[in-house]
Amino acid sequence: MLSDVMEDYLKAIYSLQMEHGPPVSTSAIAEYLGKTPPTVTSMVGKLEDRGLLEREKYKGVELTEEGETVALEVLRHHRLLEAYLTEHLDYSWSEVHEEADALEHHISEEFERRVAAALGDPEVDPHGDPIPSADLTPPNSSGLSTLSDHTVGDVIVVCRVSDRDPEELEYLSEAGVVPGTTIEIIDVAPFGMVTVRVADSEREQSLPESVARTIRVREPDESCEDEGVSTA
Amino acid sequence: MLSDVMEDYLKAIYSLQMEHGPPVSTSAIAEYLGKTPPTVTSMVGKLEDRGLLEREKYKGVELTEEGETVALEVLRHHRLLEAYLTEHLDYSWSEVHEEADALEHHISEEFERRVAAALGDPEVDPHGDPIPSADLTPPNSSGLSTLSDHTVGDVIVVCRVSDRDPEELEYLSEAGVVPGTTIEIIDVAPFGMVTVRVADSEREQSLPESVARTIRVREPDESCEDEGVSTA
DNA sequence: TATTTGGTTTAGACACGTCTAATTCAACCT
DNA sequence: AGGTTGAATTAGACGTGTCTAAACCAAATA
Repeated sequence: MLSDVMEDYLKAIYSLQMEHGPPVSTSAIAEYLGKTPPTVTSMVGKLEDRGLLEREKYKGVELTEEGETVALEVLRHHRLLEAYLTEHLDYSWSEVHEEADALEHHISEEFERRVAAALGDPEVDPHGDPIPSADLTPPNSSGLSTLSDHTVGDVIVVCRVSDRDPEELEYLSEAGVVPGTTIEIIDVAPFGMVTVRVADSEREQSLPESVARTIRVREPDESCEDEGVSTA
Repeated sequence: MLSDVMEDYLKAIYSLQMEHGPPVSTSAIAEYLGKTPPTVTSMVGKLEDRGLLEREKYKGVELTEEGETVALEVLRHHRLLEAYLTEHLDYSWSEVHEEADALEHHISEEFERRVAAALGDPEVDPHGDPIPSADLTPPNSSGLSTLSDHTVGDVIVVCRVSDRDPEELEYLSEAGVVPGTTIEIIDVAPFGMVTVRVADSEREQSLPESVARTIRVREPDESCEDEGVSTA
């Protein structure tokens, strides 16, 4: 049986692998999880012993297929919970992450099935992140561009935002920058600061490059799987 | 911050206190939680240090007000979850206990509020157990009699069954002995074996004394708070 | 090539929750 | 009252996950 902590490591490594590809460094994991590097080295050793990842000393780490499957299972739990909480328990977009983090390790397979059924087997969570399917095959990491790939005058639709930082999420939520909204890029200042106009509202919002980089967008005529669950 | 484990001890002690009153012995706690007595002694020491219970060496243990409040908080979580799972996620009566045990330590206050709201602030869970109110004042341990207090010919209504043993629960569920059903006592055999007829169905069921003792009942004309959430 | 530097790992410690084996206590029974 | 007995506690150990401090490696620099 894997501990909650091990599951957290696998999830973290999976995310980091998605973002920057393998190998994933000790310090990156430490940073992501708020642990010290020696702690990570030690844990990574145990995960390697269990065949959940491969490690090259002083280089980094890469999940095995088995490790990836575990990560996807946890991720599925997490995103189903996020979707359920917004759909059925009236949570707002920016509140769900913490709750899902706490619950994701403790739900049964039965619970997972029933929640998925209650939601009609959704494909994305409220932030637009794809929900791994029940068979835990790796979701195709869609070729969506990011907001910072675009330039002044572009009109695009938000598909997906990062759920990592609650404050950032709160800010985007306020700003109306949520999956499904159409935005126009008004200005790109030095250091990548992007100013956008949100369709329908007259409002303009400026976003630092660090945020713009995490917002996935599409052309207005394309479609990304789905548009995320609606929310208050 | 209290650990999950500590919460489990407090919940266990609370239950044992309800059943047999204080003081609660080391071995009773050990038995209830499936731990060894030395483990319990050690944990009980820590709980005492935190002011959650009072201990008299070689005698036993009794929760302080603070300890009881914690226990009630966990119990509230547990029973709200049980109610929610049967009401909104289609769980059956006998399946909810384990799931609630796993989740009860990990839900936020916010989650508790929203679940309670979604259920309309119920007063009992699907087994008929009273749900502690949000202010965590001790629920009045109602003066319900048990099935084994009654005798042949008595016609009574089931209010509450124990949720401790999944098999027992499954059996009672099959038998139709659930909160709200009216039963008539047909026979009381030696060793307290009780045979009852379930109203509406022609079926007769025999229950060992150990089970009969845990079933709370009322006279048909009285009312106990509520009758538990309906279920499949 | 030698050195510096920054990230990684090893070494060693600690808190937690658990166990088994040994001891101690208290209550009961001659 | 003295001895027996069963429960409770102490003693000591272990696994897990974490830390700090020290040693180490490898990549970039001079």
